[in-house]
Amino acid sequence: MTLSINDKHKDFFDNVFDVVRLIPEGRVTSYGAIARYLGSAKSSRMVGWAMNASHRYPGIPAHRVVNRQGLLTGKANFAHPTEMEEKLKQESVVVVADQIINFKEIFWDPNEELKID
DNA sequence: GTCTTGACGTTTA
DNA sequence: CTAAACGCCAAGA
Repeated sequence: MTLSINDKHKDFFDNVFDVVRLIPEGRVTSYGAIARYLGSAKSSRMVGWAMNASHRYPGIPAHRVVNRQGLLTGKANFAHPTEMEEKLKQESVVVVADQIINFKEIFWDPNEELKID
């Protein structure tokens, strides 16, 4: 097998990608929320690392994932530093100085929206 | 093999 | 209020 990125990880990373893909337009979530939903509440760092790898995959709105403060901490990791902010603005997300103003309003928590009942 | 760094978050001082 | 340490785990040097 000459696979490079697709066979190394496929548990945590793949789960992260799956959740991120489910984030509705105009909504955002946090690394910690995703980590918690996956059962690893303290592995929020890995979510961020997974997002870094997510650039190799299509259809993953990494711009909808921010930190707990609603701050666009990962904008520098995008192809263009302004890409994250611009994409959010296109979805009616109010961003000022890399900070989502209405973060609390548009926050999408997988633990609430995707809860298993 | 070890050590450092990191798209984070919580706790403690 | 701010600052620092810890936990967690993967990747790069």
